[in-house]
Amino acid sequence: MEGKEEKPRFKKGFWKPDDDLILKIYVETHGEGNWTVVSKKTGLMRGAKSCRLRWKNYLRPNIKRGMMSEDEKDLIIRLHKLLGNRWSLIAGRLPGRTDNEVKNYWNTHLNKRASRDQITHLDHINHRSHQTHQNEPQFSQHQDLQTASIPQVETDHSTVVDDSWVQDFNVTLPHDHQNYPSPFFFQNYEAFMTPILDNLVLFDPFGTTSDELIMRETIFQ
DNA sequence: AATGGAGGCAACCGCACAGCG
DNA sequence: ACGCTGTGCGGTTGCCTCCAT
Repeated sequence: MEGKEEKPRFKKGFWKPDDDLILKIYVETHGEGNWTVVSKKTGLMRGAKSCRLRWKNYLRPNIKRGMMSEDEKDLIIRLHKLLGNRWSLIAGRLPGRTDNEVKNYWNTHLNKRASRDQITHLDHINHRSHQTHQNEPQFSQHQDLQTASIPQVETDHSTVVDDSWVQDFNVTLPHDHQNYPSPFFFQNYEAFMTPILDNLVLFDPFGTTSDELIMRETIFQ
């Protein structure tokens, strides 16, 4: 094509130590952001996204690498129960860990472990719910929040939500909460749940009971 | 020693969204 | 209102290593 500027061909694949050094020095000198400029000025022949990712996941200061501690593993499992595949949120609660690292770790290590536990626990839940909630839609902790089928707002408010996921997080619901309309009867489910989840994420892993208050106030007011 | 499969992980891809002109 | 650019995010790919045969 005449007069059309040819797009630069970027390198792909693994980063070499030299490339890392160049990027590191550049970002430390000029600061983060504007990755298109970084890509051009460094002469690395890497795309802006590639530079950003490399910095964010590998070169940034305070990146913690290596084995996950038992505490971290436990936290990831608990947060994943709450948040689903929201890796950036989960990683945000793990100092020094990146979303990519958490995601990889989940997919390779914890996913299997969690699904193994899930099978055992689901048997228990299925048994119980069969006895008590026949023909009712279920929202268990074992469904990802993202993929769980959320009941739409309809005139029928008689649906009872399986609150077992809440019980697992030491959150006490009001004794008569079964009489309340389901907390999940919201069109904008995400917007409604996010602040609640955030509070749970903040407090629950550290064993406080603040979440109890928050849940009550937020949902049942 | 050769090889093939599985697991782990870094990096890429595609999409969504926000900010700006 | 619209298009462009930059950034963030989750899903996926593909390379490398290890281990069993």
